Amino acid sequence: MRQPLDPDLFARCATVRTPIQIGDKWTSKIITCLLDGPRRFTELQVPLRGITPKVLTESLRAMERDGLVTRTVYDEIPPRVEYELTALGRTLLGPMAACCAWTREHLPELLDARAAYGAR
Amino acid sequence: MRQPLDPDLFARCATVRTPIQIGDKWTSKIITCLLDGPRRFTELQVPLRGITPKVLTESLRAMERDGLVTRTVYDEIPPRVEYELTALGRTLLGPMAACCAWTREHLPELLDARAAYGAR
DNA sequence: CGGTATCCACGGGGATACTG
DNA sequence: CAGTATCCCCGTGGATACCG
Repeated sequence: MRQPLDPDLFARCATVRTPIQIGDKWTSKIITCLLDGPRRFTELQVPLRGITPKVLTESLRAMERDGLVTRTVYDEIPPRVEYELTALGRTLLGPMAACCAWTREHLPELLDARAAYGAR
Repeated sequence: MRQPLDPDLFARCATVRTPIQIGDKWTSKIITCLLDGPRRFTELQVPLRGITPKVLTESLRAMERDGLVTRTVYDEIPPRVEYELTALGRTLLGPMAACCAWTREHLPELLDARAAYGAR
């Protein structure tokens, strides 16, 4: 819950476009980051290697708008903002798991098909 | 198997961007069209209301490249080409069903969240 | 710390017209 | 019939810089 996010959390994720996509480019990774409890903006930036603040803000705002996360501002100095998964956000975990299972099981076939297609 | 595709096959599909996406904009619909057997190019265009030939070609080529469909050319006049789901293509039916189930179950909450967000 | 403000490159997707 | 060929628009996402 309170341990920092692994900077290499997504190091072993497939770089190729998987056929199943949850939300925008970053949505599923953000959800993964929030699994163990609320996280701060800069905390999220760590495993999301190189994401720019603008893009992270856009993704988080879209998720907030759709009711997937809540955004809580604590009136302190320095400022503190925490993002947390909602119940609705958690309902995406099932589809996400199904997506990962599909990828584990069938990505090799897809890559084989691509290689075969490219070899003509 | 051999009956024509319903022109209104997707009439009742949600127009809003659902959070879960299979392939590109048309992939899941094309897969649905191919469920009962091979279909021809112009046959696919009917339920895919208004899709331009260029875009349909792009989607089908991408699916062929990824091993989701086969493209069979019959050397006749007039030309005949048939697209058919592969075994790999059929493996996406599970995730697609999960996606539809999620939408049926949770889309109202998402729309409520959007409405509430918009009302501030 | 948690963002905005600009600017920009790229790719998906659509409109229209033409062809083997 | 089953596409190509062009042209174009727009949204996503990245780079960079600045701010309360």
